[in-house]
Amino acid sequence: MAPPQKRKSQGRKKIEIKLIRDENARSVTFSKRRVGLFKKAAELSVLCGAQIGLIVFSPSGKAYSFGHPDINSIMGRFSNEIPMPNLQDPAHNSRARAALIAKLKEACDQKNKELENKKRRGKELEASFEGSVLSNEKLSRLDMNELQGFKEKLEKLRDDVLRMTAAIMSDNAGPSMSDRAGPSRPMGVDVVNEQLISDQINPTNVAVVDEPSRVKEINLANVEASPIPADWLKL
Amino acid sequence: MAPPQKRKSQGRKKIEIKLIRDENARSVTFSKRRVGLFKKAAELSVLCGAQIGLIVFSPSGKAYSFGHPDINSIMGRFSNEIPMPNLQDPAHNSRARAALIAKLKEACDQKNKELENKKRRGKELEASFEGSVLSNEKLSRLDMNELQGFKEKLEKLRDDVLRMTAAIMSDNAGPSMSDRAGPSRPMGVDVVNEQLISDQINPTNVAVVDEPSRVKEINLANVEASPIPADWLKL
DNA sequence: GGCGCTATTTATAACAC
DNA sequence: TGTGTTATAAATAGCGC
Repeated sequence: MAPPQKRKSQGRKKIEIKLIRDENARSVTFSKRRVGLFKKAAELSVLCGAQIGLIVFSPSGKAYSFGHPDINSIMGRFSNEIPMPNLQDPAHNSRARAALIAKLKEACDQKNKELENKKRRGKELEASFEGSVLSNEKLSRLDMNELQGFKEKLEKLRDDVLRMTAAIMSDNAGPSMSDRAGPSRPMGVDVVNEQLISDQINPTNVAVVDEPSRVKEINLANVEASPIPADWLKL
Repeated sequence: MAPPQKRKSQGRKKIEIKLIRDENARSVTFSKRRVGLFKKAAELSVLCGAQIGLIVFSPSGKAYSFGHPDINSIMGRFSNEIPMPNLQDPAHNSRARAALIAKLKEACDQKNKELENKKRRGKELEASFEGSVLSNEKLSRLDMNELQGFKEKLEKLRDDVLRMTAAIMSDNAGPSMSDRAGPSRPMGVDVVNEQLISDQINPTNVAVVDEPSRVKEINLANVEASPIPADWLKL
């Protein structure tokens, strides 16, 4: 028997989720976990076709971001989430509306591009379908997937529109989407959801807007009743 | 020897990172991985004191977010380059806006219904496709047409929204032909974008806001045709 | 849509380059 | 900070309730 060779490492050990004191170890962990986090985000977006925006600032100030389809559109979409009613700020109403509308157009434009691409691809598919004999089960199924995704894209567009519409409506009802000035805290709105994580965290109740606006069937009632705290959008 | 008891599950299996076809499995995976992702994000922010912003839109349109210290500051810090079109802050014509919105809502509602039907039919098609051997050329082509029409419907929706948006825009940007008054002109605003939806409208030169932010062709011809209860929006 | 269970697959803490 | 290795902690796919 060969002598038990020395372990090169003790392997992974359990750690507490709290700020890592050792600065060096901290940056190492940051690097590794950052990669892992982005990977997870990417996987989720692919597996479920979800739109994701992720921004990470390293302790040293460097910024990393991930976005699907792209970070900006995600952020734009996020900012467009329905502002909850019960916020007063008539002064910003118009400007807010303008901002909202600008974003709406932006979103539409982008969706339009995506649609254009899909359309093209769809035609190509159709064409190749016309001109070839490879219309066997396999290919057909493939087309179905393409189209399914396409359909989902479109449904997303619809949802976006509904969302935006709702936003305009609630804007109409009172609130405003203030300008995107700084990370300042707006006015004395209820800070119900002032979710902070500070230095120790309880993953269970952390900054997780869990049941955000869901405007289906363009039911305006839902918009009003949406559980979003709204202050997180700095109105 | 006891007989090998039945495994309650085969345990985890490796999966490819690609859109999960089965809608049900997809949403299950989404839920699980979403939680995992947020947890990882929270851990990273705590372990390394990093600022993190994470936004996830579920395939069904729900939004979830996580932020440390808070999503707003992260976004604010990150999006200092996203310019906002600067529009004036005029008095707005709420009545006109209400009309537009009502119209918009109406359109969305209808489109929504149509889409719902399409969706249902799409599923039926998919189902029969899965379960039968008739996945032949004909059927595939049918799907294509279905979706093509579907897409056009949506593009129309989009255009409608653009139109409406433009209307609101001009309302916003200028002389909000105050309510039912007369051809009054609040201030010396550019009359180019003059437009109104209230009592009478001139479809030809209306709501053409084509500079501030490339709004395609606008035709408000049918915008004002809506009666709207005017109070369902509590203006 | 969430919760629990189990068998595996992944992610990684600790170390070394 | 990026890489690579090892042993172990976590996450999670497939299923059931």
